[in-house]
Amino acid sequence: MNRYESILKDVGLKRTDIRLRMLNIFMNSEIALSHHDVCEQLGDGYDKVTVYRNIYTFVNKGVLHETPNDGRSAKFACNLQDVSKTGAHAHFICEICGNTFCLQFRNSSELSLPGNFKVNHLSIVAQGVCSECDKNEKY
Amino acid sequence: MNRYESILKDVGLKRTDIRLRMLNIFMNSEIALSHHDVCEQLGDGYDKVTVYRNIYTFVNKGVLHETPNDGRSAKFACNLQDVSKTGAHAHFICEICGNTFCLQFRNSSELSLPGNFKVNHLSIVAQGVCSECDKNEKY
DNA sequence: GATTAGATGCAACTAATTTGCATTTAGATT
DNA sequence: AATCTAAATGCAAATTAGTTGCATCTAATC
Ligand SMILES: [Mn+2]
Ligand SMILES: [Mn+2]
Ligand SMILES: [Zn+2]
Ligand SMILES: [Zn+2]
Repeated sequence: MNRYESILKDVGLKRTDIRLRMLNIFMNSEIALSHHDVCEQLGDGYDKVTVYRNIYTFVNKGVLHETPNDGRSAKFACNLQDVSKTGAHAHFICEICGNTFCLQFRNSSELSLPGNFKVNHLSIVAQGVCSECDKNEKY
Repeated sequence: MNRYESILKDVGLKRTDIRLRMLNIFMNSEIALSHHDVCEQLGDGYDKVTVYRNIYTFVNKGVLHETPNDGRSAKFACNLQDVSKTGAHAHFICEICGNTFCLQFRNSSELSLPGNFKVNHLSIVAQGVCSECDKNEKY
């Protein structure tokens, strides 16, 4: 039983080809992926509705999380070992390529907000230029 | 010349009925509004495409800003006097009603991130329960 | 009042996501 | 190993969000 098979077993989901492939895609991506991105990487022969359903199944099971996003479509990324499981990590969105990165940076959850807001979860989103885009920028 | 008329004049946009109404709607809303929300408040007789175009016109002119959002559609809110103009303010998203609130809370822009990220802009998004939803919660 | 850049309205389009339902299959049970 | 069934998949169709093109209209300037 490989890494992906045991994730599926752990969260109580059936072992299917598309799920193994989706896990492989997400676990090897440095950036958060949209539904469209995943379909592209899967190639032909997989149903887009099944991909949607599995993304949300994974989110519900705590395998993936939805990231803050630029643009119009939702993006998702793996929940990594320690940091992401809690959800309490920062994100970086590149203003040039639009890629979203999960950062190994814990949000300090101490923040007193004005008003009667009960804060459960704090997220920090940084925007700027990723290293790849910084390299390619023209002067 | 009223408040809304002078905003339009200031940013160099023509005074039209739908724009005045849109400004009125945004300026009197405590929460960020989606295109759909705005259309609903406008009622019949206004074209949805014109609403889209005016939202983005206002964003470009610095009258509105797009907020981080839950869910699938973009949300927008007024740029308030001091704080929001810089963009450097925090947001609160209610996990129950889904409403997004702009907070009068400046983000500290001091944050050193791991990796080679050039940070231009930092945003803090808090999630939790808004006061309205807190009131109505069943125990 | 005439001019015109900018604004609006309508129709048609694309993209993103959801729903319903019939069929298939993984994994448990016998 | 054959049987069973809840869960998963695939296809089609619907819905929702946002965009584009173009003809018409009008606010602001002269
Ligand atoms: Mn993340
Ligand atoms: Mn805001
Ligand atoms: Zn980039
Ligand atoms: Zn709420």
